[in-house]
Amino acid sequence: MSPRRIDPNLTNALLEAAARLLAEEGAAGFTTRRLAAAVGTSTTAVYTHFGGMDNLVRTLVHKGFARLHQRMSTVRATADAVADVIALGYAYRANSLAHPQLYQVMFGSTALGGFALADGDRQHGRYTLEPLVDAVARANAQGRFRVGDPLLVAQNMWIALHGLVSLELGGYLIAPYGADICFEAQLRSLMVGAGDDHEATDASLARARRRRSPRV
Amino acid sequence: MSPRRIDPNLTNALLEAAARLLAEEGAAGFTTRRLAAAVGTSTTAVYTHFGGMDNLVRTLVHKGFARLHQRMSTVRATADAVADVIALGYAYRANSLAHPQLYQVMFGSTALGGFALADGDRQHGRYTLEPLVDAVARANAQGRFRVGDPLLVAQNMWIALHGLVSLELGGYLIAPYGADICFEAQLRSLMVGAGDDHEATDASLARARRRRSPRV
DNA sequence: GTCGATAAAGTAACGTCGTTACGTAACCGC
DNA sequence: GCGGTTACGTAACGACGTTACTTTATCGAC
Repeated sequence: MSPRRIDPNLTNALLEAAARLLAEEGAAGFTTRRLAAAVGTSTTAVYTHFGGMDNLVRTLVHKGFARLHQRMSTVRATADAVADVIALGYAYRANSLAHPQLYQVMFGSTALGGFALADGDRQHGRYTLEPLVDAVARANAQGRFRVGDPLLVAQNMWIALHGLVSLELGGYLIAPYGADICFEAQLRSLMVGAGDDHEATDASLARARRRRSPRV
Repeated sequence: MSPRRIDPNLTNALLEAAARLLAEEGAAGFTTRRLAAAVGTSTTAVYTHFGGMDNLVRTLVHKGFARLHQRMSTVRATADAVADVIALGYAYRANSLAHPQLYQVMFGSTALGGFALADGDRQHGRYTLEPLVDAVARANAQGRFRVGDPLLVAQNMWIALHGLVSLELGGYLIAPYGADICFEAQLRSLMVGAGDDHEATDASLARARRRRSPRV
């Protein structure tokens, strides 16, 4: 009376193939059959390992949030908290552009294989804000920002960043004001809107730009 | 040698049923077969009238942009250009919330029946900005804003608004800082970020709120 | 008013999709 | 090694978008 066990290698292979399939083929080519063919198994494996295509996608989304959180956490706190906020903005956009298809699934933009975000999934987006909330609070303490609740301000910055990335991925931001220009202008507006003055913002922006990780 | 002509009534019936189907059932229930059943015809009618499901959706998207443009154009220019900008923000959000499913299709969030936005479709989003660009330019002339190019600033406001509406429709903005609170806070930040001072922004915000159309 | 050409609209099929009942065979505890 | 449990493969089902093929409605020429 001892059952056969699930093969963890197959679970990982499915996840990796799914991530690759989504990144390379997009949501259109993301089908159960193609996924099974890619790992050399049958479509039923998706059900024994994940209980359905939507749960597999849910796992991908959770991993995406974890990676975003990790990427944001690599931004170290410095003496210039506004530069930290800007650096977090750079990190957010860089991570999104590195995984555009997954980003659109994570934020409800793209429906993927009947996958619909549950309330619990959306909450994963919230702890990602922690580093940003912290940086905003420090900028407040340093007298650069003049805001009430750092959480509210951080959330609004996130909203604006998401708007930019979302429209950039959708191809809506074109010449003469492409995504790069809009992004820089938006960062400036966000800092000034939070209470910083123009000169200090420009200095912090230059400082944050120097910190940017060289790889895109 | 005289052919049979297309029935315009059927074309309109398809469009209206498609809009209703999308609004009521969402993208999941939006299928060729259900659409045909709703208007009491067969699925081939979609092909003779539109050449495919994607072109029908494209027509819906174009109508959505036209309606958004019209809605934005109803915001009249007043002596308080900042209040006009805020009123345009209200109008944008109100229109989006009135047609949430269509909004997500218009801005590339939701893939609908194999429909993919073409470059030309995305350009429809640009002339929608015209009233906003005008209001920003007037706020600049009134000394309320201190911005370079009104188009760039208007575009950034649009980006932030889209981020808010997008996350609101996705259900990401919840207590304690729900969509309403974030929206107000974001409007303030945008005005201040564009050069206005806090007191003047609050006055314009109150003025714009009074102008809001009573219906949601 | 009748007829014929032309195309709109209906029928039915094809291939693909997600999902699932069923059969098989691999695994672990004894 | 044996037996029970279950992962996995096979094959099917219903629904999807799309399309050859058929039918039928329509309008101009006479």
